[in-house]
Amino acid sequence: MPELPEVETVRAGIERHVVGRTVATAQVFNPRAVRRDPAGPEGFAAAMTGRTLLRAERRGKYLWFALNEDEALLAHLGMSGQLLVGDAGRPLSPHVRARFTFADGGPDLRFTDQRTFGHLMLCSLVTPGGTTPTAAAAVAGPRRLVPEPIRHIAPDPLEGAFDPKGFAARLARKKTQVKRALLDQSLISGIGNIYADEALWRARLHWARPTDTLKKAEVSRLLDAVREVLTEALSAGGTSFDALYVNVNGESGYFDRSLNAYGREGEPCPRCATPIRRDAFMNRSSYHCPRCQKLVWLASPAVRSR
DNA sequence: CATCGACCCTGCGGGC
DNA sequence: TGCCCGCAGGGTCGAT
Repeated sequence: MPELPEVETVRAGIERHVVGRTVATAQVFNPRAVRRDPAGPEGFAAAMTGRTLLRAERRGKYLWFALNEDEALLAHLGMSGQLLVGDAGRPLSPHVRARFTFADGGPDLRFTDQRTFGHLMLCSLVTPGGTTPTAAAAVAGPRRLVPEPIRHIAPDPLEGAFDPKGFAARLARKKTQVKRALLDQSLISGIGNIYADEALWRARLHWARPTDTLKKAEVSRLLDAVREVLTEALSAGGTSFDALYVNVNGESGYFDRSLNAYGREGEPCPRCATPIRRDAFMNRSSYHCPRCQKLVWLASPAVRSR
């Protein structure tokens, strides 16, 4: 299930194998793959023909390839999407939703997606909106352009534009549980169910902890944990549970061997040996250690007086 | 405006 | 054996 580390692995693969090449033909085999593109399958294919992919960029779980100064090919892998580069003559597997061949006659690029939650679209590049520029962002220099459909997606914790103080301030104003907040891509992007559980385990926080009760030290512990989990997964090549996720060349990741909580119901917590517990959460699962990640906190005077 | 649940989709595996 | 159902899950949209 591609989260930030997996998507970054794909981005790096595209940068290496596809950037600088010019599209000779574009084919769409399943219209759902371009459902968010107003031009439709035929319009999308026609508009992609002759385009050169200039850069491979990423924010959170989104990828995009600049085509010029104000247009890009945007990609989201959803749950099962893959971007595969390989010999143009190899047979089409059943889940190939779109395919690009290149003018140099070299390897082609295929978007495969069993569960069809992913999509591709051609869109414009705009200055990111939604948030007031902070002093920290101003120091970071001119803001880079982002695809218009993902203006609302927050910077991810591994990019320079991410503002930890702003994140903490917004978190404190929310009336929700900390895991919901971690999965809110307009607050912080790139985190999915797996790395949310892993980061919470590392920070020793319960998934249901109300965000407005988190102390400053807990928020910074959580952010440190998020960065560590994502960085370690990235260096391992991303997580993979089955053949659904493979990198740009079809190579599986292997970080699942180092997961501490996710998917380990009943197994001993690596810290204290208490069996990991699975809770139902948002029509899915949440895994935590009932001993290391207790749902208790000391109320601040302000909270107590309410 | 903020929050939350339904829904989209397919394949797999458990239970009967 | 075969069917049904639950589960996996990111993002969008509509309801509250």
